[in-house]
Amino acid sequence: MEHPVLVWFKRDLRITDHPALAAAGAHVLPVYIIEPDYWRLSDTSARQWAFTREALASLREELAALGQPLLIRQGVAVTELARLCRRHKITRIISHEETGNGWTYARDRQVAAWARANGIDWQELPQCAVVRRLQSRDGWQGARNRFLGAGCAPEVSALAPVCTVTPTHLPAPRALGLAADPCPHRQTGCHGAARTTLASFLGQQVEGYRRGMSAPRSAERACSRLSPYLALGMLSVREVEHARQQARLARPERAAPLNSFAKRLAWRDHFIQKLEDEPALEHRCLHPAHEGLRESDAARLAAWAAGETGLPFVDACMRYLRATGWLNFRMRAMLISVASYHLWLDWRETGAHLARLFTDYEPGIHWSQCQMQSGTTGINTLRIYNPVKQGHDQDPEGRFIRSWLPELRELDPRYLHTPWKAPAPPPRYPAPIVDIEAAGRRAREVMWGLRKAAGFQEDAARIVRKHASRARDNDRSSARHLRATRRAKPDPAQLQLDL
DNA sequence: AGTGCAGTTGACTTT
DNA sequence: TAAAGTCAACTGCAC
Repeated sequence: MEHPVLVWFKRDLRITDHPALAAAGAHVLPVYIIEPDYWRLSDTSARQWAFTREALASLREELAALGQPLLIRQGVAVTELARLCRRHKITRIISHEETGNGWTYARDRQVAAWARANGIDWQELPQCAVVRRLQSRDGWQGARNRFLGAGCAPEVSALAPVCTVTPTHLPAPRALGLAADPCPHRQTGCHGAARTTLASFLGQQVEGYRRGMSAPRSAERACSRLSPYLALGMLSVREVEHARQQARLARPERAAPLNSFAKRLAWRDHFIQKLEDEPALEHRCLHPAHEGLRESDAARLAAWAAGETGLPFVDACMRYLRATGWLNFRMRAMLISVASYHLWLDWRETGAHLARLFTDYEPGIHWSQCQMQSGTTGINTLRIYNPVKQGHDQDPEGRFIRSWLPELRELDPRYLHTPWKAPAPPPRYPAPIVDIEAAGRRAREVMWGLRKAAGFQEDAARIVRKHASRARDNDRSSARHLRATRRAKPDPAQLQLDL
């Protein structure tokens, strides 16, 4: 019998539009390795594993239906791969190109070294538009369009049985040493749910997309809610994009919100590309002048992380996130902004906390966003959110606050956003741990002062060349950086979005 | 009906 | 995907 090809599943837990599976032929040994060391990292959590576990059970069924169930192993990737290759006389492994955190990057290099030394052909295929070893951001958008336009990977309709698999019980979070992490409203990690979520979003739901995405209450239903499925590769960006194009053809009157969604899908790849190009993004400030700026403050960090800052809208968002594993984009930005500017905390600490709370943790997007919303990229204009103003704008009647902060339910509605101003402040709710106005002013002074320091703009210009989108000009501040380096007014069409 | 003025609104700039 | 500041135009109102 022909030697099987090992398809190593990582964050591509699906059978549709799966380049590795499509390239492997009929004799496939599909493998997933549960790596306990990964689940001990500071950016992973029980809720992520619980979601992944559901996805694995679901993938196992889908592969079984094709003829060869998923083989699930637990241990160190290189050890388990070596063992499987020996046992099944495998000389070829295919997987997707993963842009993960520093740990998975190091693990992949270890696997690559082992494969080279042992005559194993390990091939990694892209599953999204992120380009490995990208030379320049120029032309990136065109490359993305070509990737999406190429069509989905051919459907795999049957696999030859390679070995029998006794469906083993997938470890509970505790068995992997994960701390208890209750998340009662977490999304479900099965492929049925992924497909239902996609179909319902691209239907009538999308009509409320732009109107409803900003406020946390409406966002829950207005946003696509595809993020956890995309993060684990239960859906590919390409199949989502194709489904979107179909939806647009079928209902041209929905073109506007569907196009708006397409932009956000593109941002996904754009941000992940940043981490692919600069893995240090996870650990170091993109602009070096911000290193060592923020301070460690255990009490502030704990209050922020628990949703007990005394700022109602901030606390409501944090508690909602803890309970659901998800929060809309704008409110994520506000949580980071308050942590980084008003509380003056380091994005690495707050970012790890948020990463653990997100069921949809996607390292490239997450760390890019943490740095952007903390002002440490040096190339984006500062966005210092005022949490009280955001509360008034996004939750004018305080319904979101009230539903997530039971301590404030009895409070006079006029004071829901500023309980410290109430004649009788609520007894079980903390006083604000910072003076928003004074802290915001201080943060603005420090951050803008830094930008005027010698050498800052030169570093910023270098970062723009490496990382900035060439999509279109939308940001005067980064336009200024470009102008400064080119000494000429640039063609507006060639400038970049500040993403 | 015209004038002066405080307060508001919106566009644009600065941080 | 920000917010505050600035300035000019505009509005409502008293006289």
